[in-house]
Amino acid sequence: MKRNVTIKDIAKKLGIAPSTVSRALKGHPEINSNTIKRVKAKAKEMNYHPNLIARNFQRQKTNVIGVIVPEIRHQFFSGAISGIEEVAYQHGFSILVSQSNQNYEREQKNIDVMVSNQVAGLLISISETTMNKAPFERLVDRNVPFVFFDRAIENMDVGKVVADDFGGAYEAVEHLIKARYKKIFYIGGPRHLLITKERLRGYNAAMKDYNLPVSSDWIMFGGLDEEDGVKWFRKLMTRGILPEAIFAINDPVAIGLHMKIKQAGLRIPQDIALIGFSNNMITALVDPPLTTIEQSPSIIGAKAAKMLINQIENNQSHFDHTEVIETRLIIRQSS
Amino acid sequence: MKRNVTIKDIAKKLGIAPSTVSRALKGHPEINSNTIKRVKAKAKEMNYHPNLIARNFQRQKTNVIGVIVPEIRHQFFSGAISGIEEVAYQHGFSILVSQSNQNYEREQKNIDVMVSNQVAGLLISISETTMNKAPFERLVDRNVPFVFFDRAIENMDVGKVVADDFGGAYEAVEHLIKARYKKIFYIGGPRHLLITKERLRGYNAAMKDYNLPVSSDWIMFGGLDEEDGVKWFRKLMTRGILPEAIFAINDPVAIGLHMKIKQAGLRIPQDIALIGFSNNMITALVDPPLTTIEQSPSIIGAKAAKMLINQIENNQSHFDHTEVIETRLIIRQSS
DNA sequence: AATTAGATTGCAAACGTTTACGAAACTAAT
DNA sequence: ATTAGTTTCGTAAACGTTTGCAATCTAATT
Repeated sequence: MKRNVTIKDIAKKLGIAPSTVSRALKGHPEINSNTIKRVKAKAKEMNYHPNLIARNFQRQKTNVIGVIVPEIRHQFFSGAISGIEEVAYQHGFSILVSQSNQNYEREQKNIDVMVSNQVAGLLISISETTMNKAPFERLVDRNVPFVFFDRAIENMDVGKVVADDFGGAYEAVEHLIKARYKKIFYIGGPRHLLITKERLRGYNAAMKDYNLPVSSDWIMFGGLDEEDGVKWFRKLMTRGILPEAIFAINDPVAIGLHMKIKQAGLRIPQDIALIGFSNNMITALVDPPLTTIEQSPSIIGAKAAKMLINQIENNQSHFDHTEVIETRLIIRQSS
Repeated sequence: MKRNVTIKDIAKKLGIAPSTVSRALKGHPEINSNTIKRVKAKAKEMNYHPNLIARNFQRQKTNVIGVIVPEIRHQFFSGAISGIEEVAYQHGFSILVSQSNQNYEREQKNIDVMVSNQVAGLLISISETTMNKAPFERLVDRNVPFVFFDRAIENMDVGKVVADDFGGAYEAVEHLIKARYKKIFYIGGPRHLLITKERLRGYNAAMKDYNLPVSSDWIMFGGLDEEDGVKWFRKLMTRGILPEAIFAINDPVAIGLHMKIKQAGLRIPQDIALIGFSNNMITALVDPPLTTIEQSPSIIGAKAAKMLINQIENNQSHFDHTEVIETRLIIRQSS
């Protein structure tokens, strides 16, 4: 097994000390410019590559940022990861990526592995099932910088980058109201999720501002996937209370509803109007195209990465700052 | 700045040697089971976390796999990354992800950073602009295990996991032929890309096997994006030679064509039939839905990860083996 | 009581790099 | 020719962990 060439090897060949080589390689000012040249030439000749893990070990710090998401393949997250990678690259960081598959234990284990790997910081989007604040407080104690993006633990005074769920929801519902819908339902996600609560808050605020009554029957909580939309429509049908319009927690749920509504022979938006959340690609392509709310994943990712890198570079392991990324209502034919 | 607790700290507190602590922590058989208990208890009490970078440094090896893709956000690659992460996780590896944005220099720089980070191996899907074999041969020289997935350098005897481009293309064209189309065009990607060539080979083979003539006018090379499909249709119109059917290099190109064909007032599949490649989600949703070829991204990723891990664990830095993942023709209304 | 085998633990070096400190070599001024 | 100052380089320790080998201890055998 060939050994990699090290700084010592170069030093030996040149008859100088390893420390000189080390300094020369990074153009240290108090090394003779001639030796610098010789060293660099020799390094190239010998095909030297620095052993970053040795360097990081001695610095006790890496140039790696850990990224924790529920599921890599989901459009929002892959977009966010892309934005993160872009910013990280520009600042000389690499990214370590893992997915929790919405499993709390796995999420925590992944975080642990990353911290043990001495990542410079973490970007975390928590899983659906994560409610426990304690492990994140432990991260704060251990001085591991991190910022939440998209999905955050509530009531923690740390960095966060989130979409403007409240504003987006408000705008969507307002749009429905102005289109003369009155009986507007809110189909939310899991009760404890911040996005569920925030979007509900937006819904309620809009309804209230326009003096529209809201029945508690109109508000429901469930899952985040297409099948959940399907289930909800079935339940609505058996319950026999049909809305004039539905504001759904996200696009998959809206798409599930969309399919079922059409299958039931109802027209969108004449019988039931529909709005989703996220501007997944699919929403532009269904018939009729779905009105939805754009929240740019790569921008959220990029901003979160910037915030984290800022913390890292200023040695502030944490500071309480929430950045809210504006959403944009995209009006299509479903409303 | 709080220092992390180390093995030495535990040793000191317990009045034993660091080496004993190290061994105890991993349940070494020749350590008294009683000391093991004491050590483990103390470690938990002191909130000890192993410093993986120190361990990896001393082993001169990490449990990290580097993943290089052209663009993270593209559905195929995010799916592949997800499959990779899954397998990696099961084998105790983490993944370092970077994107080249189809830029050769950036790709190479990323590879370099990862190698310097002493990754255990690399999973590489090369960028569109990568044609140079040399840097990969250098990786072989340096004993860095890697396997290509999806997009590989040609004529290199290393591990590869690719979709069955030939078979998929053959099946697609055969399907068109059986549906009585004769004047079938092939709209390819960049000329040098392996997928372009392989799919063309499938096209030619099918045409030949069914004794259909092929004009060189019917075969064209270009880009991989939607806009390229758009451009091609314009060119076809100005050239005035219209196909009965088109087999496009991938879904985006097919979708571009799809849009333009409809805008031109032509009917799909009556006037022009159309087949794409990849089974992007969008293909199921356009009207009419697009016939396409499924190549499961997560399976390709997972297989590539398994192959790489196998190489890593057997200390075979390279072996020449190509795994071809079967494709599946998904027949929809566009053909 | 002396020897030995086996079980358990400690010593010390090593992995490649960085860096504080000091030594040497050179320059220029006296 | 001496000194002071400057430039350039070398020495050695450190980062946290693992591991080959030596050392100690226990208990069993002679």
